[in-house]
Amino acid sequence: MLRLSKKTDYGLLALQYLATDAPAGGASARAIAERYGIPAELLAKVLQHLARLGFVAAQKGVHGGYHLARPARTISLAEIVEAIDGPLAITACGRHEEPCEQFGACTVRDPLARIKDRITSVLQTMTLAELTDEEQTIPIVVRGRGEADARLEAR
Amino acid sequence: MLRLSKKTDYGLLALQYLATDAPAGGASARAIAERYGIPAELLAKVLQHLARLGFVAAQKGVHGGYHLARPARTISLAEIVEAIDGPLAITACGRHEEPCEQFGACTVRDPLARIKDRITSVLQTMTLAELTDEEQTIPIVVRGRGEADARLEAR
DNA sequence: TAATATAGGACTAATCAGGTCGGAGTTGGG
DNA sequence: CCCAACTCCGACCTGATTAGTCCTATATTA
Repeated sequence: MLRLSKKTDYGLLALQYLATDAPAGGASARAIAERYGIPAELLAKVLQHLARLGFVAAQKGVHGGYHLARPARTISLAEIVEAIDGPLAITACGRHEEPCEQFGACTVRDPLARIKDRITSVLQTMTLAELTDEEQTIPIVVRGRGEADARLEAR
Repeated sequence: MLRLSKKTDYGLLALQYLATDAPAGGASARAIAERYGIPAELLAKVLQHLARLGFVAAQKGVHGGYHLARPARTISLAEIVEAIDGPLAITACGRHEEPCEQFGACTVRDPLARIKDRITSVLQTMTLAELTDEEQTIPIVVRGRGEADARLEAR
């Protein structure tokens, strides 16, 4: 269904919280989890993973917790999604490796790759900082051919 | 991982084939499956589903098979994906139903909904007919703010 | 030293995609 | 007219992926 995993959802929530609402010293995984009503131990894992990859910095001990290790406006959603869910791909057959077995006859590979690129660029263009902004005035302009356009404009 | 299911892959292949390469009278599920080296019975199921939804028409019997029931240029990829994979949603919490339980505190819902809309519009803009076209000159123009843009342009 | 925090592995449970099986309808040859 | 081949049809099963839990180790502070 073209869905992000829940881990990614949780990761986005936590990062967005750390980027805006969190107290200066950061926040513990447990505190964030309680704030949003999500499983603490699962969020902890996600944050550990994000810490290993350099998105957040961890502080052990009694008043420890996590805080952002990079400015929110330098972190794209694509990075976050890839960090948690792995490299984002629309189709099962990854671009180069796994030559898709008998799919030498595959006639939709290239068009789908283009679709993937466009979706990727949507995610690359939005940063963690923008995730909170109310005023989202970014229009999407896509020029296509065929009758589907008319349907799109009619909405 | 933001992935389409294999069913959708198979469905796209089959529809694209029916739209362009198939003989006039249509083609059987088995024939298409052999053409692309995919499980015949699985593709059959996908085609059955597409038949119920009016994308293709089925003809039983000895020289039966499927043929497109609508012009290829009136079928958007979004329609196909939704038909097979279900309503496309980025997050687990569907827009209106399932108020996300304790996610009244969810601060990323609206931004993610916008992301979803953009991805949806990418899929809505491309039709089955365009899936085959070689000359794909559709540029994507997205204006954003913040430093992520610079990174994007640098590619 | 006791309490609290992250680190990280192993384990279980649930969900879903992928694949399979038998049945029902349609056509065409004998 | 009837049988056999071919096709669609719909329910079932299974295995992989995901979500979530548990336990232990390590570090830090009061």
